[in-house]
Order: sequence, then structure tokens, then C-alpha cells
Amino acid sequence: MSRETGAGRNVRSTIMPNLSQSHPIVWIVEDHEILRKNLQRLCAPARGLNCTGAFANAETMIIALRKTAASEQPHVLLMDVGLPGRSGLEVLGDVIQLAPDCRIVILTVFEEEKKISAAISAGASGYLLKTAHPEQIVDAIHEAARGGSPMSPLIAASVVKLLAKLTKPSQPVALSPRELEMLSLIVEGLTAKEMADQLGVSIHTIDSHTRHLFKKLDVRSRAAAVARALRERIV
Amino acid sequence: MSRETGAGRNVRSTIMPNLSQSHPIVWIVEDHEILRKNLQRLCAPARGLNCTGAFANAETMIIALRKTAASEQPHVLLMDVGLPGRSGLEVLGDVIQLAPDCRIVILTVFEEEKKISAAISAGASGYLLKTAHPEQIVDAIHEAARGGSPMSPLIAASVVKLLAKLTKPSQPVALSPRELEMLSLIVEGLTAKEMADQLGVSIHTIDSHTRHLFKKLDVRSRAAAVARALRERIV
DNA sequence: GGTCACATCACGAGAATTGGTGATGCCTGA
DNA sequence: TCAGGCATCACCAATTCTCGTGATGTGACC
Repeated sequence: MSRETGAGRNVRSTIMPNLSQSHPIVWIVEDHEILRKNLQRLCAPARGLNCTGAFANAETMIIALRKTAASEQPHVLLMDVGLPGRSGLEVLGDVIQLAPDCRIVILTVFEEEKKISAAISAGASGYLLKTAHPEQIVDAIHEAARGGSPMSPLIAASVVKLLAKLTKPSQPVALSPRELEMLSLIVEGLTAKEMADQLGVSIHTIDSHTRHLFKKLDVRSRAAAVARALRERIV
Repeated sequence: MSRETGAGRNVRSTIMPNLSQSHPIVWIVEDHEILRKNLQRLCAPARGLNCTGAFANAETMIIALRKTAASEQPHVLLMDVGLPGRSGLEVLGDVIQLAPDCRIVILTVFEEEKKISAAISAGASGYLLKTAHPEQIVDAIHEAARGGSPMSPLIAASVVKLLAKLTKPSQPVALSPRELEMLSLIVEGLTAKEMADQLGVSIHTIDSHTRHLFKKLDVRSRAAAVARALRERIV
């Protein structure tokens, strides 16, 4: 997807070099030197980009970022998160702290769900497979600068799968309205007495409903009931 | 995914005997007639696609799907989920039930987070904005058939935002390792005695830890502790 | 009209939880 | 060396929860 849509984006930059100020500032973190140089070349004014920093590792990038004035901070940070595993995602927090508006695009080889979700939690915006074509990378950087989250379809598939897992309703248990109410109040942390007061019924009633609820949920304690309720999104 | 099928059915099999077999079968649901015809034209063998169904609404599509042999079911279903709001996402469950291997690509106008997450929960794979270019749509269908989840960067941004919200660690409470263990076991539904047995310590110890835990979590019951733990992803 | 699910209420016993208070030993960092 | 955090254990009292076994009334459904 994302063909070269940017036809009219910045063809004029070759004619009017000053316009490069409006080009997204791009920083690159990539340990492989040749790849880094290639990426750097790719983010040229001719493509509407302005690469002002390229680093071999995340640490030096952070150090540089610390010394950079807000106006010169990158709009998009293209980060290789390779096999090493370390040194990549850990610094995302620092980046966000130092440059809250910087969009982070991860460049990765594998599509491990774990790493992807970790990267998202850490604040990354886009995810590209290293197999992406140069034009796709350029497009992605522009999309990211524009507030989008460019990602390779295969990575997106992982993200979708994850999100589906996290949001699926899954309410196989049929609870009566009253039982559902019990469950909600228990989850709220109320004691049986408080529930009775709040609902204006006797504690015995609460007790009875609760026991039916337990039977349906197949649990033997309020704590376990809460666990089931929250995990299966019943409440 | 599962492309092995498609044996007969193509009129042009006389002309291009075997080629179209490898083309993903595409179905389209789009109420706007002109748009539908355009999409239909787009999914042509020349682009490596094989559109065998185009419907004005989801209901007729489902009816058709019910009558379709597994081997002729679509590999990719392109669905317009327009303003009506209804009639779109509700049927996704049916589609998945009838054709589990069918990848569903949503074509939408807006990027509402709610609808997007609803669609994902319902089982959609890809999400395109209607502003996408024809070639992007074709690309997306191929990506979907290949198991990917093509999505417009803006939509992906919503998805990422959602996922980030759902997976953010948020552990402002500093618990000791032992207290964390208590919490985990409580969430598992164990009683204090069971915890004591499992950990090989006295129930008094469990008791004490649990009370410290409660103090830190600012709760007064195991149920409430479980609620906090799960809601804030402490466990 | 009978059955069934549901909401309501009740008693009683035993188990579990919670809340004080206090003590001992271990380890770590200042 | 010493304070402080942590894990461990203990006793005691009050409260709460869990469970068994009831009961009544109401509405839905066949």
C-alpha cells in the first residue's frame, strides 16, 4: 500500500532550497553503516525530507537529542531495532521525554508480537519491516510526520491480532441483571453490607445473589469473581 | 491463505485456463452503485484479482455466502462501512463463521476509534480510508490475501493509540517482590491458606504481607485488590 | 394451570479475612 | 555501625464471607 502519493509534495525544493525548513526533520538510528548511509541519502530534500542526524546506536542519539534545541529536534525518528534486542526500545521513553512531539518509526526485521506491543507501549508510532522499499520508507516518514502510523501490513496484522485479543468481549456466562449488578459492585470494592445499603435490600439478598453468581462463574471467592469479571470483560 | 481452490466457475477459463486460479477471490459490499462498479472493475484479473461477487448491502452478501461452496468463497471481502453505522459490522461475525479464512478489509470514511476497535473486535483485518487511491486498494487486497493487515496510516494511528492505552504498564505503586507475589496469587483466586501451602510459609506471613499490600494499594479487601491489580495491569 | 427462572428474604455454623500490636532475623546502603 | 526496608512469625478480636438449606412472590412460557 501507500504508493507514492506525494507527487506534488515538494518538487520545488530543488528550485527553492530554503523551503527545506518546512521539511520534516529526520533522525536515523541504524548500526549497520551502509544501511545507515543509504537511509541518510534517502531522506534528502529532494524527497521532502531533511535528515540532520544519523547515529550508529541509540545512546549517542539520546546524547545528541539532549543537546538539541526544541526547534531543531527531529519530527520523525527512524530507529532500527535489530536483533540485539537491547538498546532499542529502552530509550523510547527518553526520546518521548526529551522530544514529546517526535514521531518514532521502528525499522525491524522480525514481526514478533511481543516486541511490537512493547514498542507501542513504549510510544512508537510506526513500524516498518526492513524489507520495505526505499520509497515506502520515505512515504512512511511523511505519513508519520503528518500524524499517521505507517506500518507494514504484516506488522499491522500482528497489531490487529493483539488488539482483537485485548478487546474481544467474550461473555459466555449468562448472568441475571441482578447478578451482574452484584458483580459490578464487588468489582468496585464494596463489601456485602455496603452493597445492601446501596441497593436498599437486606444483606441476605446480596448474599444469595452473590452465591448464585459464584456458582455461575465457577469461583469460590469475591476475589476470584473479580478476576474473572475483569479478565473476561464481563463488567 | 488457503488459495488451493477456485477450480471452475470462471468464464474466462477458456481463454486463461489456469492463471486466474491463483488470483485471490474478492467480494465487494458497497451500497453506492458507481463506486461498487468501480471497485469491481478494479479487481480484475489484469491486477491479479478475481472479483466474483459485488453486493449493495451486507445482507445479500451473507445470503450469497451461505450458498457458496467453500472452494468458491472469497479470500478477501472488501466492505464499505459507511455512515449508516448499522448493517456493517454486525455481519462480520456471520462472515467469519461461514468463511473462517476470509480476510475482511473495511473501507470507511471516518477514522473513529470506537468503530475501528469495534471492527477489529468483530474480526476485520484491514482498514482503508475511502480516500485511498485505486492502486492502494488493489495493493491492500493482495496484502490481505497474503495474511497482512493493510491499513491507512491515519487509521493505524488510531489503532496504535488504542493499543498503547490498553497495554500501558502504569505501575505507580511500588510493591515489594513478596507483595507482588501475594497479589498474583490472590488474583489467581487462591485463599490465604492455599497461598501459604503453595509458598511453604505460615498463613500468618501471608496475612501480614497481604495487609501491607492492602495498605499500599489503598484497598480494604482482596476483591478490591484484584480490581486494582487487573485494571492497572500490575499483574 | 404448572413449571421454571428470578428476586427477595432468613437462620446458623464454620471458615476466612481484616486490623491491631509486636517480635525476630537478614540485608543493604549511608 | 546503624537505620531502615523486608520477610518471617505470632496472638487476639471483630468482622466478613461462604455455604447449606430453606421460604415467598412474581412473571414468563408452554
